[in-house]
Amino acid sequence: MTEPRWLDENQQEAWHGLRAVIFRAFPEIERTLKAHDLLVVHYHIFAVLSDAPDQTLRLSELADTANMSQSRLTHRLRVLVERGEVDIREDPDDRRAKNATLTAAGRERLERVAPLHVEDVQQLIFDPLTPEQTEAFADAMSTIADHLCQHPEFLNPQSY
Amino acid sequence: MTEPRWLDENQQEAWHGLRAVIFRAFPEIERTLKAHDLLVVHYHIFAVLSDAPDQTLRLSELADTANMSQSRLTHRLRVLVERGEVDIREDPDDRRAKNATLTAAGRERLERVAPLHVEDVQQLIFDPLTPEQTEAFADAMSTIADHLCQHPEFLNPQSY
DNA sequence: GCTTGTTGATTGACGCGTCAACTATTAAAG
DNA sequence: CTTTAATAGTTGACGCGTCAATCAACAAGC
Repeated sequence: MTEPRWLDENQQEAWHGLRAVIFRAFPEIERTLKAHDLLVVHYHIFAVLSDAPDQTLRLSELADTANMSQSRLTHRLRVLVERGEVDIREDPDDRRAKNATLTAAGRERLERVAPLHVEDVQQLIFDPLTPEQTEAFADAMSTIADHLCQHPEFLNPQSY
Repeated sequence: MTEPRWLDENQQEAWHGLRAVIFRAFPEIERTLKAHDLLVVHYHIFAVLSDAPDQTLRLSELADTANMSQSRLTHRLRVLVERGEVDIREDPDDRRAKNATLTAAGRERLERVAPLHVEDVQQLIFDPLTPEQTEAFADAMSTIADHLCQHPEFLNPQSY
């Protein structure tokens, strides 16, 4: 067995910071949304649907775009459908598939919480950064994200 | 009410990428550890203790350093203590406090899984980045992390 | 030396996410 | 055609994390 690829100093610093963001900032963001009866997952569902043509997306694409597993999507979607904030219809072309649509009520809720949510993100993530740092940060993150999305099997480990 | 501070293009890119990392890379990292009967939380407990003088830390400091709430620490520590990988002793100076120590068995387990863990981190996070990107990434992340750690109440929302 | 408040840690209930198993539909192989 | 595999989505059990409530020990105010 070959020598492990230990993290160098920069990598350690980055990894350490990333863990702080994940374990400190993210839960804080969740709390704000929970106070308005939403999970982050719900918010992402809203946000993705709201950007989709006709506010509609096939469930599997929705799950992928919102970075969650299909079963997680099914579970979380239940509440939103019950509340009438998302509509689900079977696809006429492929009878295995279903399409989710953001309803007017869903859009209203999104617009109501979005300002609070972005304010959290600004305060917790971006406020301490200079514009140059933000740009470099965006560059690195999107590079990593692109790389991750080339391995969609991560989201549904069932398949590998 | 004033206009929300919407995310600009760079911020959106960064935030989008960050979500991908949190929802794709992190669960994948957890899977590797779970295959060895550890949660990421457990691993962090090990890692932090292993860097502490005498491999020992007061529980509240351990929780803070490892970015978790005290109750979460208590819950996760149970298994490690049962397995004899962490030792807990009452502090003689302050009888409210307790100290956690990494045992030989705990250190062994850490050394066994550490190579697998860092390989995951390298593949999922750092492999696609150039050294310059990594440096900028580290800079941004540590700035954010420093800022977050100035608000320790985030970890224990009980207190505010 | 009481009272009040704060700090350190634990507990149990509850809700969420993961995983494996499952049904149904479509596509590919032979 | 029939068989087999792959795709789309759902379900329920189980384990983890959050939160509020709790207890014990120390600190401060008077």
